[in-house]
Amino acid sequence: MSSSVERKRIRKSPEARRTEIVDAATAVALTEGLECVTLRRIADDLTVRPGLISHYFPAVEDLVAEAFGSAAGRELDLLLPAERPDGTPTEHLARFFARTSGEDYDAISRLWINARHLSRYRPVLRDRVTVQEAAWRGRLEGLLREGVERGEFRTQDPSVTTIQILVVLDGLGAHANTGTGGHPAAVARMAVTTAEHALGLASGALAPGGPASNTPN
Amino acid sequence: MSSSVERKRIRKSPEARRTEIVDAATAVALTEGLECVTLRRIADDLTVRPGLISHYFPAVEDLVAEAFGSAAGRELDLLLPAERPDGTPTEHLARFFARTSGEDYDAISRLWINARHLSRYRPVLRDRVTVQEAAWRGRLEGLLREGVERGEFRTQDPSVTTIQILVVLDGLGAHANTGTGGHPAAVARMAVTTAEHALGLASGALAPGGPASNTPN
DNA sequence: TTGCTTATTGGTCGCACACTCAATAGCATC
DNA sequence: GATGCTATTGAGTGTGCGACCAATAAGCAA
Repeated sequence: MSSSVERKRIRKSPEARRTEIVDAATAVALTEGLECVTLRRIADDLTVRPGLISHYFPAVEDLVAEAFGSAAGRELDLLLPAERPDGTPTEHLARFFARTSGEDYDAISRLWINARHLSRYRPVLRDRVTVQEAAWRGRLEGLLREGVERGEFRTQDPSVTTIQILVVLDGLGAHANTGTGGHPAAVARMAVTTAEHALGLASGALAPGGPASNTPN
Repeated sequence: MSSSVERKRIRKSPEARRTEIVDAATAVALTEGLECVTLRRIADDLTVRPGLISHYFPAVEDLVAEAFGSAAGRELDLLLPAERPDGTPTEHLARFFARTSGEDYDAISRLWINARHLSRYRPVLRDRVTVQEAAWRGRLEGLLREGVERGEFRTQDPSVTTIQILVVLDGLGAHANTGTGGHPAAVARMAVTTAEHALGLASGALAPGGPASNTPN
């Protein structure tokens, strides 16, 4: 029973090791926050020496940015898949709101707050945040435009409507770290209400249960 | 010309020194962020030894929370004075939006993002944030209720409307650290629009220039 | 003027961080 | 099985942080 203080080295291909590092960093970023993405923390997670992390990311800031980009990008793919083989724009948008209203989404809200704040001090991260904001905006705007084309949505300016929806979502997410309980229903449904109103939809058209559960106000 | 490495001690009353420290911390929090409120930083600003700050705030976290509370409280007094000797609720609300839309307000948006994020790790700060959120909500709700009483505003639930307005404001402020340029007008005016809609006011009633500058959409 | 209270100092400790670099040892290739 | 490339280690540097505490002196009161 050699109490292994000395571990056998495991030598991996740069690509494999790199993605391994980024994945670990992404997990830490999501669960504990971007400031916990440190050389030692990630190295410990991978049972590896800190120097190795430095080898792949000479500046930690780059790894932090990568972790954020990875997490945000992955979530966006869940929320609004690039390919939408089945389902109408209305259905996709309803699913989008269902997910952004779920409790699991709190972790993502926290991540965005985290990233937006840290952007103040870390230029590389700031750039990544800007990129992701554009990606989220673009993906949602694409969905809205398709809905307009198909005659499901009605809005003068899809790009403005997109931002309006995202602003409300950001506002609702702002309290992810401090919010004691939930908001009143009328507040929790703000994003959906805003979208329905801006897209000329009937009240309840984007609600979780579908148009059936039309609870006015 | 004694290059004073050794400074003469200046002994102040605990109250005076304490407020001096809090004021310095508040200034740092507003300009550089809450994580820059450190023993050494504040001590340097006051040309005093770090130990002295520790003497008044044995745990730095308390000073950080105090700095946030001080900054947020002061801003709230500017936005929505507790005493409103003159002016109608409509006028006060219009002024509120004028200020929250101004560029100076970016520093406050940054502070809120900062505090909400840091709340994740610092319980004392989290409590302070909760207190301030309640204060802001309370003050705005008071104004809305008065407007309703006077027949200027019309809303079923002033407390819900209050939160809705604040959510939009938070959403707009979320990008204070990353926002490249300004939003399109329809987005920038979202808070005002939301309020006008929720309070049964004519479009433009709360706009910066007053009801005259009624620019539809 | 003397004495006393206590605000203030100076120094120190331990910790966590990013970053650097020569030495080491997997492992693919021959 | 030997060889060479390079992924990985180990050890160390310097910085900034919060916290702690005995010694000092400012300024008030007697």
